[in-house]
Amino acid sequence: MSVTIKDVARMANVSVASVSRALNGHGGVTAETQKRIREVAARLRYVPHNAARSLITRRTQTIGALLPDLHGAFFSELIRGIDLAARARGLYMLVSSSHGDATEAAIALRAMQGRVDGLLVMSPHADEAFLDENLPIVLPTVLINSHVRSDRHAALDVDDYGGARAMTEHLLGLGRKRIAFIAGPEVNHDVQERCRGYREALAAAGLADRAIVLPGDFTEESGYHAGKQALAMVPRPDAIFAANDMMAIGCLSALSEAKVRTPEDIAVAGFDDIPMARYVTPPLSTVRVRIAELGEAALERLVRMIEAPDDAAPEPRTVVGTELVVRASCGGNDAVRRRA
Amino acid sequence: MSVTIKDVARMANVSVASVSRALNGHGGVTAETQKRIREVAARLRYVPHNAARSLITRRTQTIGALLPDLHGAFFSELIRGIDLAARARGLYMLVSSSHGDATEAAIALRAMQGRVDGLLVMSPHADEAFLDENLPIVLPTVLINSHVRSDRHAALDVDDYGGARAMTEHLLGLGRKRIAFIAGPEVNHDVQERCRGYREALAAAGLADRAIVLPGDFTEESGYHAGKQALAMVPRPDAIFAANDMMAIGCLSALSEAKVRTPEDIAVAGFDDIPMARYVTPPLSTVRVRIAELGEAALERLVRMIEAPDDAAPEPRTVVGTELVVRASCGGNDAVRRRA
DNA sequence: GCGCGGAACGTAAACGTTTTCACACGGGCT
DNA sequence: AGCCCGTGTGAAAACGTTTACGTTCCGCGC
Repeated sequence: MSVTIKDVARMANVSVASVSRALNGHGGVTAETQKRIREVAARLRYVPHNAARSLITRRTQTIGALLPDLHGAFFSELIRGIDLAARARGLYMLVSSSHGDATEAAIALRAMQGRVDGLLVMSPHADEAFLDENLPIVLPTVLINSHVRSDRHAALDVDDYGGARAMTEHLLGLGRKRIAFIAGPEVNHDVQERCRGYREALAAAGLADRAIVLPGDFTEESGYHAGKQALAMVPRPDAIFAANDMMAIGCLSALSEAKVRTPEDIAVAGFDDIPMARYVTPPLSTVRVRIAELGEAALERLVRMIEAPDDAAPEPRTVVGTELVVRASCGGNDAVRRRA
Repeated sequence: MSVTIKDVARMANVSVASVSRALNGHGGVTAETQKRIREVAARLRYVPHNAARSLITRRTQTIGALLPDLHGAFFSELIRGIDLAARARGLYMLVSSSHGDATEAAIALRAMQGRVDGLLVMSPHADEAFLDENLPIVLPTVLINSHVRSDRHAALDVDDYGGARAMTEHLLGLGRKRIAFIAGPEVNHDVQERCRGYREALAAAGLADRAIVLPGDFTEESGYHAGKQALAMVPRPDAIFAANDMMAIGCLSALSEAKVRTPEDIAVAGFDDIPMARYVTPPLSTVRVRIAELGEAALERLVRMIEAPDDAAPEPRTVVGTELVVRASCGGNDAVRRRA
């Protein structure tokens, strides 16, 4: 059995209350006894039992992160951003991921109960009904990249629309007229926004009827297939904008296989700026999502909610910006353009 | 305030004991009352308070992961492997990373106290003294890729030595005679083992005095510089084996910049098999570390320790295998060879 | 000299569970 | 009929903290 506050109290000839006060620096203890208690505690290697502590303080110094998956660069970065910000505030992070269905997500949510001070939720299953059903009203929660449009919950999104629109406009600015878009999983909220950005940029250029949307599912293979499809079209597109980098990379393979030159014949662009994007040939133009920043922002928002529980005026839904990263694959001059 | 077990008991006209029994399925409750209690609990959206529960059960259903950093593909994969295995057992994961020094690591360790059933530790600060000082003896712990050679703690390592040796032997088998090795940070345990594998493979081929070790620090730039250095040597190496993929990629840039052909003039190989390795030109031969598997194995080992606390015979230190991934950059035929 | 206030410390309640123990009850056995 | 045992239930202790509330003691002002 582990050493408890009582052991320390006994060894130091004081009551448990004094030990608690001394160790937490709450005052009401002589400097002398405080010192003695501290020494005894150190000697006994006393470490307070956090479960007991948070049972009574109702604080856990921990935030929960509910994620759909842990695969890939995106989540890795997101977690990193969250952890960075959490660490700066002395908070810990309880992560739960890979829940295939809503039931699993619900179980995970319950398991967080009484273990976290707040929740960061990024889950495809987190629709409004699900949240109402499984979320205790009292637990501060921030939704990340959710399609839920409720203002009962705080939410934080990536500016998918703006990024996609900027990239499309950039391609148009380079003189490309027939720009195809490779979409991702239909249910995906990000994809929808990216597609909207693409369409509206075309519309603004008076090319609304020129939109070409090819199916995809975020994998390299689907990008490859979409590339083949694009090559078979007449007239052939002169640019391909993929909803994520992996598909863009697959598309590049299809083009190089067909001896079609990039960017001379067909420009290619992606979305995300995964580390690999810089190393493929030609280096991939893309829209950089500042994912770590997203995680940090989400955590900071959550902390604000935790500290001011009854903030009457919830902050508006916020978006974190993107950057246009221009490399060789689209034929522009290399550049990074930060967007709000 | 949140709804507690007492509220459920009151509403269902039973004692809290019965509620506990009914909800945990411990028996000793009529099917009928059990049903009634369950209904009331559901209606009230009762969720047990985990801190209270684990205070008395002394189980948290959570394992802690102490990591040095969250950056890069390695940790992303590791976390993913851990999470996968944890999830399969209904365990949660409390992660703590980015502690710059031993003090921070110690604080993190204390914070885990009473919140986790076991610990996965992968930290440069985790030397033996540190562990003795900060680890309560009772807490099951598995060390990952640690240089600590104590058998007081369970440990799990990547077979850096075997992987490096296999790659070196492969290069030798392809007829390369002057193989240079780009090292990583000196303090790094993995690097030392990889270097040892390289040296011993050479020694076994009677080429012990042909070892060429260039400095590096795991970054792309350091690989680039090492590449330059190698090019300046006379006689020039006919193969370069980098201690990780990023350096190998930097090295590739240096070679292509100097119009040196890979693999014809100089073969190149890396270590890790990061996703990018497949996409650089030429595709990089490398040693694949099954990181997710490492995470899973570590967790499974930890679970075994938790379930059998006083296992007199601690299992021997285990290693997880590597795979030789042969791609174009070393001039062999594409292949993946799994090694124990 | 007496009361009063504050500082230092102790006692005990509280947090929300699980679990041990005791109790009541009914039915099958001798 | 009496006994015993199993089964369902409740009361209460326990887990390790924090903190509200007492108590003691000392110094100070009147």
